Amino acid sequence: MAKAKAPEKRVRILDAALKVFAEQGFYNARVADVARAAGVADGTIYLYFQNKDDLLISLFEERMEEIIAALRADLEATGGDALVRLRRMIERHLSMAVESPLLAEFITVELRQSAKFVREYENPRFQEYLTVLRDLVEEGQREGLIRSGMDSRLIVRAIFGALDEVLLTLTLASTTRSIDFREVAETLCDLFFHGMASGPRPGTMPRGPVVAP
Amino acid sequence: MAKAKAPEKRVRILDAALKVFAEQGFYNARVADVARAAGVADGTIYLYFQNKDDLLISLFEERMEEIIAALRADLEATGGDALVRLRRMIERHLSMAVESPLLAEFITVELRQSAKFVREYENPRFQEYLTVLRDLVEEGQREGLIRSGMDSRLIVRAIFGALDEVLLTLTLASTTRSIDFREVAETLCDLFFHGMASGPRPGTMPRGPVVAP
DNA sequence: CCGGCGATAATGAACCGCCATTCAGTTGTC
DNA sequence: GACAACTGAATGGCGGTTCATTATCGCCGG
Repeated sequence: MAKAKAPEKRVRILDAALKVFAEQGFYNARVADVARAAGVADGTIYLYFQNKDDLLISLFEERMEEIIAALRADLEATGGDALVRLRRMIERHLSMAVESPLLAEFITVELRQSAKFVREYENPRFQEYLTVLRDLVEEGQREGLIRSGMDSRLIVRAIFGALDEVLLTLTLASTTRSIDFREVAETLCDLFFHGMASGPRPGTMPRGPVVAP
Repeated sequence: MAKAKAPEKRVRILDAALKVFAEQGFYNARVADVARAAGVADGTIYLYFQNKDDLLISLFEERMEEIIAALRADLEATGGDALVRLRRMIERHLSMAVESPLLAEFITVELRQSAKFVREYENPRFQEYLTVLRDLVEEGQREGLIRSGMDSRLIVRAIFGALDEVLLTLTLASTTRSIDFREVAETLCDLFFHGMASGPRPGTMPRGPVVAP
């Protein structure tokens, strides 16, 4: 329980943790490494966080909160129909590779581990991120822009997975060459919206024998 | 380098490692846990593997080799055009959630970590898996079934990411309810091939000012 | 203003449990 | 009896965490 009023050091520690965890991975990183990077004594970290796990989770929570808040505000400001905002969201996601590579690396690499092994931690922020995406898809379905037959939760997982993997690739590659995430976003939108098949979609009419509504 | 001629125990150890790593994660698993699960003394593991990392990598390599070999054989036997075989590959990938949940969990969760932090390990098997996918996509492009404008490497990453994420979801969920991966595969194929947008694709004709051929 | 006092924040050396790895000894085999 | 396979208790060191000590700060009486 970090009830202290001093905010300064807490922030330094979180920033340092992001850097260290992104570079070395959570399990390979020593608490002492984070302390050194933050310019703080080892023990100080335990004034603000219960233990190493708590540091990881706090970092996750806070960064995700920021990301989600900024995303929501941006989508609000963007306006337009669901597809326009979906495209915007995709661009934002991929832009992390350029805007904040450390954060991108941290999230793409540590997300699964933490979700799975720091049990008793439901990872509500990640769920929330998915929900933003899902709301967009379902809004698109209501507006008739997106086919209604497709399970929105599945679609959302697929889109997120694709984005996450591509972001990881971009991040790892960006140390080498500079990349144009906008072009990448463009291609992915094209894929998600219209598919990769040549020619028109066969049988656009409602599927035959589904269970009667 | 495990030069021993006894195969029996090596296999038992690898099976045990898969189980333990899948359940606890590599970093949380103790070598002693693997030994116990294999019905073997701690030290025996070091007769077959250099160290814990080597055990992880060997497990990865061998399982991926099996997966890829089986996949290649299946695709060969399946025949049909690129899209048919691509669909087949997608089904196979997702079927892991049901056929071998431990393997699915191990791969979806440990892949990124190992790829990134067991450096000096290029992860050639993973690359190979992606290559199978890529060959299918490019064949489809050559046959005119898949739009040629799209960067095959990007498409492949996106598809793999989507599959991986969905497989993870299925795997975690399958402990709770039984799932129908075929239906899921169907939806994903539909998404990849035709997109989620309602109505026809705008401007199906070749893009305007490309560089003259 | 000063200086001293309690409280709070910060330090970092030492502690201690954990676990990967080893190796002297045991078992089994031909 | 020699050789190889195997064992599992012992080891070593690594690193998360603690806590006695020190520094810093806010405050107030003189």
